[in-house]
Amino acid sequence: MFEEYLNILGSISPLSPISKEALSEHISMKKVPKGNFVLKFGETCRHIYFVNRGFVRIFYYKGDKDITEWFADEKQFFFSITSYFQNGPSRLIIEAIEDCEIIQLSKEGQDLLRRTNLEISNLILGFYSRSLILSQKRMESLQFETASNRYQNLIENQPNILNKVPLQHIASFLGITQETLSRIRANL
Amino acid sequence: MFEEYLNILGSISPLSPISKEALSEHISMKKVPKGNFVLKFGETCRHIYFVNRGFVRIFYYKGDKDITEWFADEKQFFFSITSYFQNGPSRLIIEAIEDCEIIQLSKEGQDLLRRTNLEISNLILGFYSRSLILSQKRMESLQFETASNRYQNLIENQPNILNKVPLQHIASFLGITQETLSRIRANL
DNA sequence: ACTCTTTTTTGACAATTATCAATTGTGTTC
DNA sequence: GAACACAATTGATAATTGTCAAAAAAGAGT
Repeated sequence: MFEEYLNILGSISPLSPISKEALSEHISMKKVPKGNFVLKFGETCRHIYFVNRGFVRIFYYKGDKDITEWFADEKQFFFSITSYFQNGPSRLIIEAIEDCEIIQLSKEGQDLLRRTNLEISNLILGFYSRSLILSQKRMESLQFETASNRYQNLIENQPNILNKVPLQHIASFLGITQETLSRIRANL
Repeated sequence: MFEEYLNILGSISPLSPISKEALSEHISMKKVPKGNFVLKFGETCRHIYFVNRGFVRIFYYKGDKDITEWFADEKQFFFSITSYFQNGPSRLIIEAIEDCEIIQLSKEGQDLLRRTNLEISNLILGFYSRSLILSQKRMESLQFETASNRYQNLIENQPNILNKVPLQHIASFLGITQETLSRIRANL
């Protein structure tokens, strides 16, 4: 059922069939239609999510403005870091931009397994390492680069994103207003 | 020798005497006099560091400007995330602001131990979780809050920092110029 | 206390980006 | 294809912050 997914986990850190079996108990799939939420405002994030099919946007409200924090494309992992680790309500909202199939690995399951299973402990370790690097890179990009450079990097790395989300979401992801983005695009 | 340090590690995730013993093999201490570097530009970060005594500043050069990324006070951990995980040269520089005693846990040692020792795997897991939360909080603070708020939070949380580092380092840490910080301080 | 160096503040100006309002463009539905 | 809603652009202006230069303040060393 989750073979491909388990293989991707195994590519992060090696997993025996037994470990995969154990993990399976704590994996589930949910379909989220376009426009609906994978995680609502105020819910606690109790899973690490994976986009098996579709595309999601992670955002928060700052006053009445909606600020995009991240996009997750097919075959990518995502979660609300603060809510997940602190077991508190999430101010991040995760929205399905397209019809999605989300595979989720429960935190409860992880915590149970990692205490007794070395492979799984190392898997989660690998997963957190990757998240740390991503988090760091995003911060560096926000501090180092100009909005214009960030925009160009984005469309280089994810050219299809322009067809998936309106420019205002891209603007807030880049940390600028949509008007500024519009002017950047006009002067490229 | 490293009892206090090992106890702090144990408070992140429980460690048996055997695990502590195993870790000891890979722990060392170095004294770094004020003004010297814990990690130089271009060196690879092969340890997780801990300030046993003293105070360090982590910064990078952006053109000819020196931008502070983080301060680590006594009993805090720190490392150069990107260099550490990617085994590449660090563009972050770690400077001893005061005479320092740094306790360092080698990455090599960790990688060796975590493959066979569940407690140590879980220790590193706990350590990375904490780093992820810190990294996330820093990003949120840079995006959510005004420079003025960030300044006020900083002096609330670390009032002694004003006596330790010049305002220009605090300014770059807050993401503003020293002139702007000066004006913020004038209008408080 | 004086000199020298570094840090901090202040002022004038420039550059960047945000804000507000209006217009144009795009796509969807009946 | 007309009407509507939503998205994107453009223009004018305001606000914020950066830059450069100079002055004032603070520290270190003799």
